[in-house]
Amino acid sequence: MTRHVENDTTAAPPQPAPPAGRMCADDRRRQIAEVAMRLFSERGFRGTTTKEIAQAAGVSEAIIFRHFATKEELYTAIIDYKGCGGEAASPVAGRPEQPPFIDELRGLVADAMEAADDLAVFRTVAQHMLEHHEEDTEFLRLLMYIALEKHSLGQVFWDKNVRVLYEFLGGYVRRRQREGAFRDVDPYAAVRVFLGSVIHHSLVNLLWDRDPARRIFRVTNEEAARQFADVLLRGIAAKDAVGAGATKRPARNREGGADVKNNRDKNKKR
Amino acid sequence: MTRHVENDTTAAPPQPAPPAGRMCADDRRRQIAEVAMRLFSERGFRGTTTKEIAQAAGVSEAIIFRHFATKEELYTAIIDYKGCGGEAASPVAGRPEQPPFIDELRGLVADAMEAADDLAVFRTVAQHMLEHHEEDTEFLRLLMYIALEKHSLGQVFWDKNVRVLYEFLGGYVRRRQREGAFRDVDPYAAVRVFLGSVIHHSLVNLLWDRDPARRIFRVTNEEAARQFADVLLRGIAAKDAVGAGATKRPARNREGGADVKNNRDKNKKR
DNA sequence: AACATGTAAGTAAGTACTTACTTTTAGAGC
DNA sequence: GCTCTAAAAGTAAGTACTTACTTACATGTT
Repeated sequence: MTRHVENDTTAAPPQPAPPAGRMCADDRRRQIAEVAMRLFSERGFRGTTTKEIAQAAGVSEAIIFRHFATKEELYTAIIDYKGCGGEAASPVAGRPEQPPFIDELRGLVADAMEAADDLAVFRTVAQHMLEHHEEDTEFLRLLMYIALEKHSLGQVFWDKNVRVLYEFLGGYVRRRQREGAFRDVDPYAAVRVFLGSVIHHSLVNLLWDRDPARRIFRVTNEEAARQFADVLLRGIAAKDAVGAGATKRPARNREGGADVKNNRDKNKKR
Repeated sequence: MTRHVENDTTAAPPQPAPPAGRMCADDRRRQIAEVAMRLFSERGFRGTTTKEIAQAAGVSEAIIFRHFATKEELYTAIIDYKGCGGEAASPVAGRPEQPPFIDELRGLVADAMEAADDLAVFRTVAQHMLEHHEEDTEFLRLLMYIALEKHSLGQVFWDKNVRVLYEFLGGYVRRRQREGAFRDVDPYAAVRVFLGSVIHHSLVNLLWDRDPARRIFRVTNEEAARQFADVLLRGIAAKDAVGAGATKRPARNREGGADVKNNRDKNKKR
């Protein structure tokens, strides 16, 4: 297997074709998928031509069709790889699919949940999501195209990721209601308010209020996460539990806080 | 009129062409714009062909280009007409542009704002927005395409509609903070939580959780509006003002309530 | 007759995808 | 080391079809 130094292919749309040498099939397949992902996320499925993809990848059009039978298959492989995995249709060969985002989250907030540190739970989730969106803006854009174009894997993504996140957080809210910490609101209403804030925030910053200098609500991810969690928790807190923090262990919120920190560091690495 | 059997190409979506007779230019222009809007919102700018538009409008392709110089001009005219108005470029001839959504809202909540009936203010805004989104799903979809495709009028829409809505609600929050009714949070954080809930709710129902039977958070617009407003208001209420309703006039919420009612009736008509 | 509304049949430049062919490279046998 | 070779990686130049947009001409109403 000839492992090849990947030439830096991240620039303006049509790109002057880098001096790509020969690659082994797996590398080339992955490179095409990455380049295509960038273009698809920028201009949508229909707006991206196979010729453009070939140019951007520095190869001829024919080799795209050597690696992917159709443009649609290339598209689907990318989506599939990025967490809509339908198990079948191995995406970027060999690669065992990304670690599911939801599992990362579960791990991050497990301690805080056990400790019933509500603020840490929601802050951590919010911040982790915001950072994930910022790290992978391409995929966020792609997701919107997928939804608009009604690609069949859109439904899979929803069910495998967002729906389970709703159930995960909704379950926590329900538990805390049983424990008397939260008042009696529809748990999914609470989750919608929370995820609505977070996702809307990312989407606005990505799609509408793009210029950071002109932004109407200009905050760091950390600050935004704190505010969203704070408003939500006060909004659903039981009357007797006034503070926004945990009712049971107001001082010991180190676990949740540490998780947020870890997450921050992890952010730097990419 | 020689009706011709069009060779079967595109199949289902483009519609079997209605028996449109002769029209005066203005009517035709408007009809084309409406049909095109439907198709653009469904498949995006690049995904919609002028041939499809012509078929769906029941005319030949050439007359589209008699009324609109280019496909892009047709697209822009539609967007412009739907509230991104840049004054110039008369959209659908003669027609004086839709009444700005934000002004409708201002009128609807004016009384409730004066009465400082917070719940009525936010409930009315939420419900009116949710209903507007439901009535005009085509435009919501189109907006997402506009944002993704980075159409220049997207910025105009943001500034003329969403931005002013943020400022409008943010201003109200600030005022209520001064009055001691709301605690000291960033007003735009509060608005983001609120509009995030509302817009995310519409977007989810439109794009992701489309099947009403499977929906994860299944409520009427009225109920959703109530819940979002409720969580937000408790979330930002000052400590001493415990209840979610107005601090000053807890009983007299008739004004805001009446507005919500009127709005509801309007919903039924579609 | 005049003029606006309409059309059938183009055109040139794409579009996804193929074909027929050349180059590179791993690795066996010497 | 060296050649030889089979398979894989690559390409140039197509194919059949679609695209936005045009042209030359027809029809209906005043």
